[in-house]
Amino acid sequence: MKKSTTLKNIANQVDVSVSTISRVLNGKSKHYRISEETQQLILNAAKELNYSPNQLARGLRLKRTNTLGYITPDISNPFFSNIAKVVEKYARKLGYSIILCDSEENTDIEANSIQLLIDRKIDGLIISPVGQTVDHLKETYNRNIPIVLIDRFFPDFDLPYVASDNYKGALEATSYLIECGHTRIAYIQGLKNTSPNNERVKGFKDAHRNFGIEFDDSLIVGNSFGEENGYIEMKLLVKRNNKPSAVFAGSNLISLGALKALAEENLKVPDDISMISFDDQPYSRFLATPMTTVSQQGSQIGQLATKILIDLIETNKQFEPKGILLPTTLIKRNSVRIIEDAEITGNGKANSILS
Amino acid sequence: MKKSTTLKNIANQVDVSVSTISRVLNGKSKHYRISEETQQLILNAAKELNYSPNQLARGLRLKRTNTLGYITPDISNPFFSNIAKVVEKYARKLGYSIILCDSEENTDIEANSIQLLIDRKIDGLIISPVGQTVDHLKETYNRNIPIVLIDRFFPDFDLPYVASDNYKGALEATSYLIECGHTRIAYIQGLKNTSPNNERVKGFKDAHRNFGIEFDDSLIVGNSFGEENGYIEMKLLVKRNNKPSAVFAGSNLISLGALKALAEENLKVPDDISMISFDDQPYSRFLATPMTTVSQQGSQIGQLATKILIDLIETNKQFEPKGILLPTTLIKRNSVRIIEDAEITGNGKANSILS
DNA sequence: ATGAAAGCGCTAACAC
DNA sequence: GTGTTAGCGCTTTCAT
Repeated sequence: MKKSTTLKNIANQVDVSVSTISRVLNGKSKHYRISEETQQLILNAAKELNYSPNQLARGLRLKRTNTLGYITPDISNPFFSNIAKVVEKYARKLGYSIILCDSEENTDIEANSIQLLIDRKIDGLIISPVGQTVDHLKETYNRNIPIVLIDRFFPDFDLPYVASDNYKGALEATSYLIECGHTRIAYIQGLKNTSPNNERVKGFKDAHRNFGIEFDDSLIVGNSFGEENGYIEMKLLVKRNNKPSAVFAGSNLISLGALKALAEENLKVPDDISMISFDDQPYSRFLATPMTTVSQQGSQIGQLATKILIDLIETNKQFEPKGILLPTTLIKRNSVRIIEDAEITGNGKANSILS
Repeated sequence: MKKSTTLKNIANQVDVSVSTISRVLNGKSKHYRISEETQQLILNAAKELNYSPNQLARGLRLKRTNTLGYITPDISNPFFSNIAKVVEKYARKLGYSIILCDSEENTDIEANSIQLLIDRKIDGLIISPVGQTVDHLKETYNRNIPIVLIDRFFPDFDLPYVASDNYKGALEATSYLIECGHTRIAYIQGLKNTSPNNERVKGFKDAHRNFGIEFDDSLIVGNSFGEENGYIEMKLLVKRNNKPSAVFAGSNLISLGALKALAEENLKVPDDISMISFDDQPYSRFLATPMTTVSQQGSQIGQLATKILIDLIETNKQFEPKGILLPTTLIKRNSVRIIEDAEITGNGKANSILS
């Protein structure tokens, strides 16, 4: 078994001290006016011995690891795995590695992960928090570890975040549904008391209000961004007496579950029921009924967050408390039935595109 | 800013040496017969000061970091993000963290990532290698860092791996196509010279051979597991003079790209062309034409690989060279047209299920 | 039953 | 221009 080369090994070969070697290898040759000759000797020996520094020792000494934590509630959700991809890529380009933690939408796991990352001395944290409580996040804050939130944030705790403008997204989508003549619309929500969910519910309600449509609180159902939730709630919705004519699914996974329920009940979109879903996915346009969706800019969100975090780290500011909201896009396809006698008011102010 | 508590801090508060504290906190109290009293003192102080060990220092000393590397060619591909999820989860349960690296199907990035992970002193590596060359993987091997391959392996270099039985999967799927009366079948392959691709192409060819069907080498096209490849190749395929009646897509992303091409050309599945795809996805059954797919056991692959790796680490074996092949399942849906005058021979030996 | 000291591999302050 | 030394926070051998 080959052991790693250390500075000491090089020092033995070339006859200089480890400090000089460290200096040369860290590009400080001119600053210390190290002779061309020793420089070459050292560089050659390092290459020959295939030296590369032990990052544990370096981190311990420097208090800097070039490592970021990324905590996500569900890495298998394409919305988050897309973000993970750009976070990793962008971080890598700037010299950082990523420790990945999946919180499974569980605050306890999330809190443990944060502690674990602190113990591993990450330089910064990117997190899509479960989002229902914030206390455990303050631990990084207390320790001066910069943090940037993705997707979910806390209105009453000032941490930098990058997210979609979920309020507008939901407002626009719901308005579109209403313009198409729907007045009895259900919303299958994600995890309650998280910012995206709160914002979306708010947009959903405000759209009704704008159009002067009363709505039934019992039509806001569910409590998870997962597929199961979509399945269960759709099952229940279609069995109601006064069933909705349209359903707004709060995430891509929810709509998948909802589709499964509809298949079982032999109900067709949009003839039997209209649908619209948050999160556009590559497959959305190829579904049996191409799905009208609210598209989020996942890649931009991830890249921006990473950029902000690394800036924070490298400028030694803990943070500039600011939130960034990226616009969503309503992509109209065929999953919403236009109810004939609807008065299309054109009040939806939708920046929609077709695809 | 709150600084982390160290053993020294505790030592100052309780009046004992750091060694004793380390012993107590590592559960070695009985072995060193440390008095109940000091034990309690130490435990209380540790809790009070909210101590948790610096893993950099610990790792440096112990030569053990409880950290695994996971290198994947594309974390945004649901096949891999599903694997990442179970790898992370299972590793976490056993006390390990994951450093995530995305190689972007690029051997140079992969090689850099491996070096980076070695420098970070990972205890073991799980990797879905790009797979075309193996040399840079030997570096972990040389350093006695256990490694387990996922999805792709090297027939001529003995590293443990967990993968699907891609040969049988492709054989079964192609046989099914042939049984349905197709004789002119294209295969849009993934990255050439990778084990899954080699195996699938072999299965594809052998199916033809088994049925005594000659086939046209020019019908094996493409060279990437990505969406773009599926798009481009399908575009070209349908414009050929003697175009295939069925297309076998080598991955979920390839089939998505192929679907895009067909949409542009206004061609319908299966009326104009039949399709079958590797990788079942939750949306596969909800597509305009529910897609017949070869389903892989992603979660099992990930969990098995993680278990094997951690066993290797904890038993100090470098590895037991063995490969595990998990069966695939052909899920028949509606994307394959049954050509009327086909003689269904039933020779496919398919363990297929319906969904 | 506990402490002192060495050392993991690195960098930087302080020599000269 | 380069070496010596200290120290990051931890575990462990060797003392007592």
